[in-house]
This record gives sequence, structure tokens and C-alpha cells, in this order.
Amino acid sequence: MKKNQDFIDFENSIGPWLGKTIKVIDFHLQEKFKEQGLDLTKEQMIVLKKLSQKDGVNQQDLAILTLRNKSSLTRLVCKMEKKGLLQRKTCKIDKRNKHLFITPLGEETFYKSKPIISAILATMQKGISKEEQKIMIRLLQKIQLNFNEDCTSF
Amino acid sequence: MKKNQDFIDFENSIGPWLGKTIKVIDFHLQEKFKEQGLDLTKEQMIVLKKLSQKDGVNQQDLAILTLRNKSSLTRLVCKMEKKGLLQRKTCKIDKRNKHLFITPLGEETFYKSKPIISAILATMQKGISKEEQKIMIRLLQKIQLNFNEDCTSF
DNA sequence: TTTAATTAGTTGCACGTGCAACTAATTAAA
DNA sequence: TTTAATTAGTTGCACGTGCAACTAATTAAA
Repeated sequence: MKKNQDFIDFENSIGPWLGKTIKVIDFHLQEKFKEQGLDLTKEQMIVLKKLSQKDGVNQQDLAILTLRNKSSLTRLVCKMEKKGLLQRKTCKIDKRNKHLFITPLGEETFYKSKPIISAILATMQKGISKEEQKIMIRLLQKIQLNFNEDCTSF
Repeated sequence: MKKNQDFIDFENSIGPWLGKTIKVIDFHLQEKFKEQGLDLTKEQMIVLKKLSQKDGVNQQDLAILTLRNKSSLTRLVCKMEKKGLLQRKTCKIDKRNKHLFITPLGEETFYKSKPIISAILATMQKGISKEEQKIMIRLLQKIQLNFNEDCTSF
């Protein structure tokens, strides 16, 4: 017979540990950006990274790429445009689309952020073997797949 | 000789995968809460969980427990108090402290959220062995330790 | 070809976040 | 015991988030 509170022990399962870990990492990342005088958030950095890989992408596609609601993306790139990190251009062929282009300032900012990211990753990986890193990534991918299977809408 | 772009390959390192995974999980959790008609956020759920373990904790301690800035916590518990999920009581001995107590509605809400959390965790863990889960948790703990060592302020 | 459906992006709303500067209460130091 | 330092919590500001309802543009269907 099962007791009422007999659910999965979520204190010691992966979920909460993932949440806590990401908080610690994000906190550190923001702290380092500030220390180095970089006026940049993690989210803005990720957008710059995507643009440096795929310059000219439109907002809809970038929203999907960054697992983000398109309304969130609108506001994020608005702020980045005001800061001069990127430029938005309405597509002449299909005026619904807005293409995003990284500016020289955006490129410079992204360039400056790289060593900080590298340092964070190095700190993270201290004492964790290449093999363990691979296992971890494989398991994280597995978790994502589990949810995608569970919900076709994603 | 190293090239300019010769930093750690952060596309395929743990960091971004952690970020993406947590996004997928959070999205799913919020979706399930909504589906079940539970007017509750992940953050509020975690506060209820902590209170059900340590009822009467003050805001400062709860902020530390939940890895959260105390100003964020103030606002979070304010909203929860308005919703009737908890009650704040100023400590009579030390009037600076505010102790938080879960209400019957809070308990009921937390109780309703449990099977949803369990289901999410079950989905997550599908196809991942107990052994792999242990490895994952150990590695996540290691990452957190790495950052705590790196920065005594945390 | 007019009409309906789809698509990209925006806005209002409510929520969650950290920092810095603040108040009020308490404790330690002169 | 008055004065200074510390501590718990709050508020303004700027940022990031998703949902629902919207506009404008484009494409598909009648």
C-alpha cells in the first residue's frame, strides 16, 4: 500500500539539481560581465553568438533557435538595437519579416565576452573528465528528447 | 600558435546544454500546471516545498535556501501572501524578522502540484538509469562546488 | 478576384530577477 | 549611554519571460 507522500523524491532527483546549478552559473556569468565592465546580459550574449553564426536571421527563426517566445525576442532585440549591438531591417521581398544584423559594436562586444565565457566554462569543468562531460551532454540531450516526445507541440 | 577564435568550443560544452535543458523543463512544468488548472509558478511551488519542510522560516533564510536575492524573495512572497498561499508574521522578539507560514490553501495547492512534479520527473528520467542519474547529480554538485570555490562571496 | 487563413512581429498584462539605496530594528563599540 | 555598525526587509529601476489579443502582410481557397 502506498502512502500519500509516496511520490518520487524530488529533493534528490535531477530536476532540482539542474535548477540550482544553472542559477549558480548564471549568477557567476553576470558577475564576471560586470567585473569586466561589459554591459551585457547572458541572453544578449546568446543572441550575439547566434547572429555571428547566422547573420541576417529573422526574428521568428531566432526565437525558435533560442527557445524563446517571439514576443520576448521582440523586446530583447529592441533593447539590443537601442544599445547599438544589432540592426533590424524589414525584408523588402516579404515586409512581414525583420532581419537582424550584428553591428561592429555587437561584434566587438561579443569578442570581448568570449574570454569570459571560456573562463566560466573552464571553472565549470574543473575536475570533470572529458568522458564525464560527454556523458553529461548525452544525458541532457536525452532529457530534452524525452520532453519533445512527450509533447509534439514543442 | 593559437588563433583568435581558439577559445573553448562553447557550442558543444556543458553550459549551453544545461541552459537549453532547463528551459525545456520549465516550459513543460508551467504548461502542465496550467493544464491542471493550477494557478502556480515554479518559483511559488519551490517556496511552498521549502515551507512544508521548514514552516516559519524568515525571509532572509528562505532567500538563501532558494538561492535568491532577498528583494526578489520579498516580491515573491508578497504575491503569494495576496493569493493566500502563505502568511507573514513579524517576529515579536526581533521585529526585523518576518516569519513565513504556509496556509491550508498553500498546503492544498502544494499537494495538488506533487503528482505534476512527479510526472515531469518521470518524463525526464525515462531511459536514464539510476546509475546515470547518480552520476549526473554528482557532476552537477561538482560544478556548483567549482563555482563556490572560485568565489568566496557565494 | 474577393474572401479566408496563415504568418511575422508588436503590445498589454502579470510574473520573476538582481543591484543599489533606503528604513527600521538590533547589537557592538566608544 | 550615546554612537556606530550590522542586520532584515522594502522600493525604484532596468532587465527578461510567456500568454493572449492585436496589426499588417502574404498566401490559399472559394
